[in-house]
Formats: sequence, structure tokens, C-alpha cells
Amino acid sequence: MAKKDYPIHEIEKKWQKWWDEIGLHKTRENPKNKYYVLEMFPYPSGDLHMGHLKNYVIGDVVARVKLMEGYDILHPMGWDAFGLPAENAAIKHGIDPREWTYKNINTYKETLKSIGITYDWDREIATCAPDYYRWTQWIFLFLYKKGLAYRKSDYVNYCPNCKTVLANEQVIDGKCERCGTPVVKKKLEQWFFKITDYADRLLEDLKLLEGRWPSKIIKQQENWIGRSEGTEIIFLYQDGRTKLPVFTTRADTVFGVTFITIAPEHEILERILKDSPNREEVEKYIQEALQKTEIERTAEEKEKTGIFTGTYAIHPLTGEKVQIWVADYVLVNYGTGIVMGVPAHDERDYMFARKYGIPIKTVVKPVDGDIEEGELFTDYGVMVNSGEFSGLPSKEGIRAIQKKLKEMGLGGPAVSYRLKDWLISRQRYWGAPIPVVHCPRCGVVPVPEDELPVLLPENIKSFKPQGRSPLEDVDEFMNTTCPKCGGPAKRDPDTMDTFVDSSWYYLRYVDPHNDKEPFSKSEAEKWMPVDQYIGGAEHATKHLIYARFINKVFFDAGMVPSSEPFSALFTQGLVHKKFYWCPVCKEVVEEADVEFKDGPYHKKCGNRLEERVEMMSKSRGNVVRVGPFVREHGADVARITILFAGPAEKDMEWTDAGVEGAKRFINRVWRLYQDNIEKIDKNAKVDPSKLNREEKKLYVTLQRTIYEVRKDSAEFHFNTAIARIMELVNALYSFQNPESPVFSESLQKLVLLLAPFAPHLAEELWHQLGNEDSVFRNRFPEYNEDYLTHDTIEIPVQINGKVRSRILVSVDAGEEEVKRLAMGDERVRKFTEGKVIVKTIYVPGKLLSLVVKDGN
RNA sequence: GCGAGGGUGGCGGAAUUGGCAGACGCGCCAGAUUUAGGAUCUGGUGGGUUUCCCGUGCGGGUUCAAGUCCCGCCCCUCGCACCA
Repeated sequence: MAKKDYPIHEIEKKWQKWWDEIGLHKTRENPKNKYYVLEMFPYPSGDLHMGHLKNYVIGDVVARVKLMEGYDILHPMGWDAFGLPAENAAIKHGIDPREWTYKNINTYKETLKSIGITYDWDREIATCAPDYYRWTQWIFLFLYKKGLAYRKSDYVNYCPNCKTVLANEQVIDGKCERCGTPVVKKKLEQWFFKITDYADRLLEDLKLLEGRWPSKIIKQQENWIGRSEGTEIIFLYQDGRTKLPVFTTRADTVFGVTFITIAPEHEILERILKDSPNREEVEKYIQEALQKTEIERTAEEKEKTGIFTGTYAIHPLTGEKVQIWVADYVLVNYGTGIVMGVPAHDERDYMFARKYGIPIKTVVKPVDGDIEEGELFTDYGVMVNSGEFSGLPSKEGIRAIQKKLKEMGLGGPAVSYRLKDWLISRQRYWGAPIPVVHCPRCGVVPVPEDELPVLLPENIKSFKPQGRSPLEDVDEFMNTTCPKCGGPAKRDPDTMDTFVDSSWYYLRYVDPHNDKEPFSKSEAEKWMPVDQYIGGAEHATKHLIYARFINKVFFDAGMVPSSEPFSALFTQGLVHKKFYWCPVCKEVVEEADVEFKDGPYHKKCGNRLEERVEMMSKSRGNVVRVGPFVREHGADVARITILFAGPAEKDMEWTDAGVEGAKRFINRVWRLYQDNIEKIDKNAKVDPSKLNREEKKLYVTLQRTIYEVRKDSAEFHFNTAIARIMELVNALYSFQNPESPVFSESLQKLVLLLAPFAPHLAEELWHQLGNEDSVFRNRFPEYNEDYLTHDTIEIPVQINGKVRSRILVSVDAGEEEVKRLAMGDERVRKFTEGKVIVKTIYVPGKLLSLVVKDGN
């Protein structure tokens, strides 16, 4: 290490300790000007890497900027500690999930402390702690009482590998989001939260978040909720009594219905099959469909299949008989699970009808022009062959038909959502037990509140998933008495989805030690809503929907002050890193096994390796662990590397070059102070009206830097904020007069500007300048509005649209003067000589544009 | 298929109420310093046939002026996707 290099380690440790001592990060009891900044809490698994750190660094910059703007900050941290990895580690290594989890929490916490983030650790929570999950269970009961938690037997997503059911949100492309195994449908009795009751408000209130949440996330949620306005049409079954409701957005095509199709899972089939002449065949088809994975059923290339039941329904408007089919492309939980088939006006129905020889009947024609009878036409148009509705344009026709159906009592306007109720039961051990008792006499009985928490038993023989909860085998846990009748009863063996834990944690932070209720109304009123939430975009349709739902339930109960939990959201990009992949061996290759010739080669097999740049992950072997990195390079280097690499919302690549740059910058700042420390006059007073030209230039640069850094930080443009600081540092390096008060003032302000980004360095320099308080107890600098521009500016002169010269003018020169100066410029003369100026455009302070034509 | 975002030097990226394209950094080149290397400091660095010309994915257009606006394409990333 060179002599003047920044002694990172002593300094960072020193200030972290001191911040702790002076209670810099303590939350104020009674905030006057509250600001709640929150990063999505981590699942504490093995190692904290740079991909995780980016989230916390961004949060910390926001917290420190707001602190320096005079806000009372709430900035807590905790652990999303229930979940599968702990259990899998238990299965693999025979460790208790508790032990494994708390060990990881300690490592995580230590690492987070080593990077000097401003958390108030007094408010730390862990979702697996009984004093937390007690309240998760309380919330379950709260929803149960409100009729928002219910149990039903349904076809649910089941992962055959994890041996548990999954919420719709946890199925990605038909696969389990954890292990990638194709999900199958299983009929099970499970607990659901009735999030669909809130579908409309979850959609509607997205408007409140516009401009404050990334539009991409808002769109994704809109899409996920998937509100669709249409019409319900009730077809009567051939028995004249059983109702077969369908949902359609194209009621104008109803006269073209030649068949209806029912999802294989649909309960109504039990009734219909009794009349089916080919019952066995249909049942066989249904069985096959149910055994298929979601992927097999929804594969797009796949031709639609179905089977005719041999039974009929009655068309509500024509009275005609239409065939009833069963087909696996119909989804049981969208709309009514029954669709009307209109082959002439729907592509799918058309293919289906052609395949099975079902009649095709044209009932809509283009507004202008004609189509052949039986030809596919899916646009809106004019209704034909539709009785009294013939001649109506589609949209009017839809309204007319809705009206008619309503009068007949056979349907009307209807809304359908893509969003489904939230399945929260899990047949796994490491989660909060569902606090209900099953009594042979009383049925489902909620555990009384004062008996919470229902503790997770500790002596488990096997965590191995069997398709039912491991708790089922723990007699001490399962056997209990009914809270209602006192007779023998069984506990519910399932645990809750971990997304239930995380749907309310931001509320627990406002009152983390409350042992009377999950949080008090008064604390919630002090701090909620979260002013700035920061996290990964992958939670767009999971955590962020669940949390909004739970918050709304509390809002309706008057327990929280706002209908939305997170008033602003920022989603950071991922951290990628290069690694080597052998396309022949099909494996990740460590650097040690790479031979570099004209490119990377695999030492083992001699083949050329691919260089891939992807998200940091253990399996790719491309993680940069935070702990070791900070020990080697320091926290501020890690922070600057992350923040300067590019826009925070975009993915970045972690490179050694980036680390070098950050390090160089920090050392450059450090040297600037070490070289000048005796010359800096802490009490220097600058009178901007009495400065020489060079001083004034620096003074204006300082004001501009302050202006830009403030603006960029507020907009999460940390990369450009740091670039502006670098420019100021460069300007100070070339400044020739270290005795000038402007120099002293600039160095003092620079420390303040740097503080949110490189807090340890800034605190050290602040103290070197002779200050005794913390740099963070000072306000972020203000700029002098009168000195945001330099006196003389360079104005480019365009002639016929091309820049031909630049002239120096005084900043307050008027158009006439600029023109006069331009005409005196040699190069401008050269391009205008003998020509006529036909047009002059002057943009004050920006440019002068001349349009010339050949003379006469 | 639908929706969103993006395509700018050798690289990461700046700049959009239309107004100097390439801020800042990396890399590279040169000089200073040094026994040497490294580190550091200073200067340079879009391309070319260099009084000038060409350059922001491609092709057109509007304008004194286009990365930015309009029309038509291509490519990439992400989300949803048999949604009736």
C-alpha cells in the first residue's frame, strides 16, 4: 500500500462503532417529520452477496440523504426466516432448521453491520420467532372472523418434488418457482385467503401509485388481476333446471353458439355424466386430463382435444339444442369454468369445431364488406342472423343482449378476474402453524387468541416431505382439546405460506415489541405508510399484491392510516457477473480450471469455453461475497462500485475494473484532503461578489454540483450524482490557489455531498476538518441560486444547421450583441461571406443558428 | 399473440419541454515522477480519404436544428399468455 492510501479498515470500524455509541440510527419516539424507508427483508440463507447488497446500499443512500434533509428516519431490518431452504438443509445435513436459520441470521447481521448501513437494530424482527408468528396466526384468525379465510376442497397446484401445494403466484410457466418441477393439479382441502374480494380495489388503487411506483410493476399487477368486463349467459341443461352459466366478452356472437364446453374439473359434470350415453369414455378423458401437468395442458402448439358428452343445453335466446363438450383447454377457475363455443367468431372455437365437425354459424359481419358463411371473423362488426338484434353494431348489441338476458333472468353484465384466491396452506414444517382445531363434533374451531402462539414443535423425527405435513406425525402437537366443547380434537397440521409472514412485516417494525397486538394503531399512525420501499421487481405479483391486500384489510378495520402500504416503490436491477461455461461438459468452470490462450479453454477437456454474464448465484459460481470483499476493499468501495456502475434500476455487471475505479476515486478524494488539510480554513467566509475569475469559476462549479447532486439523488440517479462529485474533485485538483476561501468552502461542502455515498470516508474527513459532531447531523448543502451559471459562456454558432464556430459571450448578452459578436468571428465570416442571412434563431444561453443563402 | 422497456465509442454509461452527441468512469496512447515495476500526477483518445466529411439499430419524413418528434421495419430483454 502506498503511503498516502486511505487506511480503510481502521477508519471504517472506528466510525461504525462511534455511530453506534452516539445512537445515530436510533428511531425517534415521536417523529415530527417522519420518513419510513424500507428494503425488502432478506431470506437468510448461506451468504450475502453483491446482488443482495445493492438493495441495501440504495436504501442506505436514501436513508442518509433524508437524514441530512432533517427527517426523522425509520429504517429497520429483519429476516424473512421461515421457508423451504432451512428445511432442506435440515433434511440434507440433519441440522435443526431453527439452528440453521439463526446461524445465518447472525452471519447476515454481522455482514450488514460491516458495511455500515443505518439500521435501527432495536427493531429487528424474525418471522420464525414465536413473538412474531404469534401475530401472523392472529392475523389468520382476524381474516377468518371477517370471512376472508376459508377452507375448501379444490384442484390446486401441487409440486411433486417439494411435496406441497403452491399458490397460483408461485407457479412460473407451469413449474414450481423453487425447484422447476412441473406442477400438477390435485384435489385437496386447503385454506384460502379471499383476496378476490379486494380485486377491484387492488386494481382501482393502482391509480394512487402512478408516478410513484414503476409503471412496469403497476402494469404487471393490472395484468395479474386481469379484470375483464363481459356478460354472463345462462344456458339451461336439457333437464330444464340445471344452470350452465358461461362468461363471455362477446355476447354479440351469442346467436352463433353451436356448442358449449366444460372444464374437466368442473363439479357440474357429476350431474351431466349421469345422462351421458358414453359416460365411460368421457370419464376416461377427464381422468387423463387431470393427470396432465399444467405445461402439457397449455402447450400452445398442442391441438385442442375434447369429447362430446352426448348431452345438450338449451340456447337461452333461440331455444335450440347445443352440444355439451368437455375439453381441457377450458380453465376451471376463470370465468365460470364453462365457455360457449362460437366457431365463426373465435379462433379456438373455430379450430375445435373444424376438428370435430361441429356446425359453424356466422352471426357477425364486417361493417363494410362481407364474408362467406362459415368463414372465421373475429373482429367487431354488425350482427346478422340474430333475431331482433340483427343489424346492431357489436358493441350496441352486447348491451342490448345483456338487457334482454337480465329481463329473462338468464344472465346480464358480469366481471371476471384472472386473480384467484390465495392458497395459503403448505404441507411443510418450517412455517407458522395454522391456528385452528378440527373437532369431530364442532368441526373447524379457531384457536382462541389468548392461546396463541400455536408453537411449532421442536422434536421432529423427519422433515422429509411426504405430501402431507411432517407435523401430522407429532402426536404431542396434533392431539389437543376442542376450545369449544373440550372434547378430544386434532390441530391443523399445515403451516402458512411464508408470503403470509411477509405480507405484514412492515407493520410490525412500527411497534416490534408489542405483546398485546400485532402493532398499535397509534404507532401505525406515526409511521405508516412506508415512504420509500425498495426491492426486487420479481415480487411484482407476489409479495407486493399480498401486502397491499393485507394492508387494505387492516385499513378497513381502521388499524392503519392509509389504504396503500407503500407510497413509493423503487425496484433495483440485478447484479450480474461473468463466469465460464463449458458447452461440451455442460458445466460451470471455475477460473482455476480455465486456460487462457487466444481465449478461455477448459483445462479438463480442452474445449473453448463460453463467457456468460448472468445473475450472481451459487450454482453459477459467480457470487462476490460481501463479507470477504469488505474485509479486503472496504465498505465504501463496495458502495461506490454498486452505485456508479450504472442506473440503479438497471441490471449491472460486477467487474474488477469497476472495483478499481471506485477504489481510485476514494483514494483520490482522500489525497485531496491529506495534501491540503493544513490550508483548509474551517471558518472561511466566501463573498461571491468579491472573487477573482478562477475563484468564481470554482464557486459556480460548486453550486452546480450541489444542485445536480441533490436533484440526481432524489431521482435515484446515483451514478450521475457520483459523476458530478467526481467533476468537482477534478476541479479542485486543478485549482491553483489553496489559500482561497472558496477552496476551503468547497472541500467542506464536498464532504457533505459525499456522505450518503461513502459515509465512512466522509465522516473521517469531516472530523479531520476539525468538526466534532457527525457529518450526518448536518444538513445536506444548499446551493446559491444566483451563481448556478458561469459569467461567460460558449455559444455554438450554426450555419445552415452545422456548428461552424463557437464564441464566448457574457451570460447576460442579448440577441443583438451575440449576433454582433458572431458576425465579427472569423470563421462565421468565412461561411457567410457573399451570402444573405435569411433567418436567425437565437436560443438564449444555448446557441445561435444562422440560415444563409447565396447572394442576390 | 398482448403489454412494458431498450438498441449511443473498444467497454459501463451521459445527454430527451427538439438546441454543442459521447459528461463521468474503465481501457488505451504519450509525458512527468521512479533504480525498476506498481501507484500517482498532467495531457490525449468516436471514425475517416482531416480547410472538410461521416457518425446514436435500419429505411423514410418534419425542422434553421432530430439520439430526442412522426411513419414503416429489424433486433434484444422482461412480464402475461388456450382468459372465453
